[in-house]
Amino acid sequence: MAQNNLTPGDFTPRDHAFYGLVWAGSTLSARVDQALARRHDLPLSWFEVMLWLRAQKEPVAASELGAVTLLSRSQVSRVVDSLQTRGLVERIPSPTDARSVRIALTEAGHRAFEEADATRREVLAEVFDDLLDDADIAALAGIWAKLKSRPAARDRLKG
Amino acid sequence: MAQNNLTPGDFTPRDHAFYGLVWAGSTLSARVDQALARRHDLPLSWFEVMLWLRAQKEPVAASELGAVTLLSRSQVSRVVDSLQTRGLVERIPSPTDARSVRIALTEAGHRAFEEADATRREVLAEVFDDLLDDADIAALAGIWAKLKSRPAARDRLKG
DNA sequence: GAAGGTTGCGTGCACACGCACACAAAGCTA
DNA sequence: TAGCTTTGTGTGCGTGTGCACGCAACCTTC
Repeated sequence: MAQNNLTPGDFTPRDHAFYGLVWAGSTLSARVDQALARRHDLPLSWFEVMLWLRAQKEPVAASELGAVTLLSRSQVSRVVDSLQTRGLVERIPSPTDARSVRIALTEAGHRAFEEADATRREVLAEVFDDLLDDADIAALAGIWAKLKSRPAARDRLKG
Repeated sequence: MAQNNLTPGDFTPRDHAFYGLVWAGSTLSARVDQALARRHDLPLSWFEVMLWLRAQKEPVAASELGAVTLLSRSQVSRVVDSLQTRGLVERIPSPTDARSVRIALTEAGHRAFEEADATRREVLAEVFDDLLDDADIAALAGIWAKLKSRPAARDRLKG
């Protein structure tokens, strides 16, 4: 088994920030994903789509989901397929653009999301409680706001 | 195109911290991965293995790479295959345990890593410069250290 | 209205990943 | 030694993802 130190010794503070961000994000999402899959048979990618749909009063265009989530456009298309098969979302043709498809949660989708979201909060509590204080959480929120504001950090290739 | 606000309105600070970590980690790794792939034809997973190998003076057991990186054991096996095919690493049988395989960078591997690492630092500079200050970076390093310290946050399923 | 370019959505293909399993070698017990 | 368990490593298989492409609808210009 390895040494205690998880990082090479010649890391700069910026290197630590980068690797810590990637490592923490990956580990957290893996934990939530596994809990959602085990308890609700619901991948995190599905959950993320439902999260955005829930926050919107109006049906959301598929292109908007691709722009606003971590998912690529093709992945949005497939995730919506799966959610629709389970009756959790519905596709609504746009009244003004015959190409555009708007997506909305069904009643069953709202219920499934609430159950899954409780699991997500539970997992987060396990990891965060007694570990990160309010100052840490505030710092993370501030850093995220800064990164979001820079287009170079937001643009990703979508397919 | 979406609204300015990238998050639902009913997010708690903890939700922001979680989503920000996942989002920032995913976006950062995607940017670095794309730059490495485009300029050096080197996936980020390969780079991560080389990063750990470079920091060690002695050859590293494959199991240690699986424990210390974000990669699963099976993925380590395959990545080492690929790196070996390109002559960037070599497998060295352990003198004390005939099951164990120790892995080390070749001379070409050291050179390839240095070139790729320059690209990584360059991408990081694009994203971080004039955006995150020293306090932010220090905060991230501290938060990462806390998360690492908790086994529940570290354990991942490996295959 | 016709032609050319753009946008929105979906899909075939290749690839990477995790899981379960197989196998060999080591350790442990009698 | 024999037999069982544990550990280190590698691989077949199924699944999910991104990329490149296709198609249809929209928009602009003439």
